Amino acid sequence: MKYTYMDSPVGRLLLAGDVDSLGLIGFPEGKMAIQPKPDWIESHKTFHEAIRQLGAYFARELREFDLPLAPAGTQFQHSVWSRLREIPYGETISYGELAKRIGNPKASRAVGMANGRNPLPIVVPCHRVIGSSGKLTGFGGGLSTKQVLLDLERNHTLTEPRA
Amino acid sequence: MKYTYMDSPVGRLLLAGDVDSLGLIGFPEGKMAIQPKPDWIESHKTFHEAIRQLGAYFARELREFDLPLAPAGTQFQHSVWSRLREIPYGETISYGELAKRIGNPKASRAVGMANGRNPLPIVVPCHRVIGSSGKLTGFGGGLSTKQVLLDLERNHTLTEPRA
DNA sequence: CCAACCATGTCCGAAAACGGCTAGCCTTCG
DNA sequence: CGAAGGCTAGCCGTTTTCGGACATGGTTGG
Repeated sequence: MKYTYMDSPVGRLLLAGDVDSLGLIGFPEGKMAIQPKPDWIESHKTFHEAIRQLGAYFARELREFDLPLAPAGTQFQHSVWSRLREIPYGETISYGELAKRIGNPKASRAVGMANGRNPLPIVVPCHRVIGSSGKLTGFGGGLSTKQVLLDLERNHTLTEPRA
Repeated sequence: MKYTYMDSPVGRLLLAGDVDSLGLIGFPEGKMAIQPKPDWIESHKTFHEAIRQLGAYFARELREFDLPLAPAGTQFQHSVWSRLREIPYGETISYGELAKRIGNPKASRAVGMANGRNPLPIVVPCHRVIGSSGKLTGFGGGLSTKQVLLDLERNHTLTEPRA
């Protein structure tokens, strides 16, 4: 398991993964801080491409990530995360709607939980899911971060609606 | 066989032994009450030094006993009691861990039994052994007594950590 | 010699608690 | 009226907790 750090508008990010696929993006600061395990080894260049794309995303020059991902989770979680990636840039849906899309309409709450366990925030856009009432309800890196990401994408859409 | 009594924070104690070595410490009150046999003879001054050290222990002025001991038991029991005395003041280990230390990893339960037969509680610190889950499981003088002893030692450690 | 004690520890399955929810119902306030 | 906010009762996968069933080894009593 290799890891490195990168800076971003939403604070320092921890990237980690095996071989050539990304397995974890974490917020090392704040309440739900995630730290690298002692046996992980630092390797900046392994994540060169990931860092490039994340940088471009924050610079509003990239709307869809194209990276090898390897998140670890249960079958249910994988189905959720998989559908997550199909939510278009700048759009938001509710937990209930996402539950419908995975063919389990009543599992909105379980979807929320799976969302919370998303190991790859930002790249797997769990921030695009909000409460059915339109309220932001939770985010690993803090609600403010979630808001920043949504604003980022919303403004982008307004600024260059046809890209 | 000579004997005498002394008072302590955990109730009256019965001390008994041969010649000049301590062979038994008992709690004459409570559930598992131990009484002197009819043919024993009372002798206070025989246990002068033992009483002094026990008093110092309860006063938190002594952490390790230095007394001639003569507990009676099987070979296995002796090996257990011997290891017991190597547990540092203020520390606790599990029955399983103690079993490992005597080179018989799977004999945790037998260790518990040997522990229960310890003729010299307090001086041979059987109270420093607890369940692997961290729960206090048993003590001849009552669980509350075991708790008092552990608190005594724990507080001592906190108060004068470098003695 | 055998069987029955225990101041244990580990494992496994069942049950309950826990969330990044939500639709329905009621109250309140404009 | 109508809309917004509060409260409640279901709903679902995951995690944690709890309880009971073994395995285990020395001692004791027949």
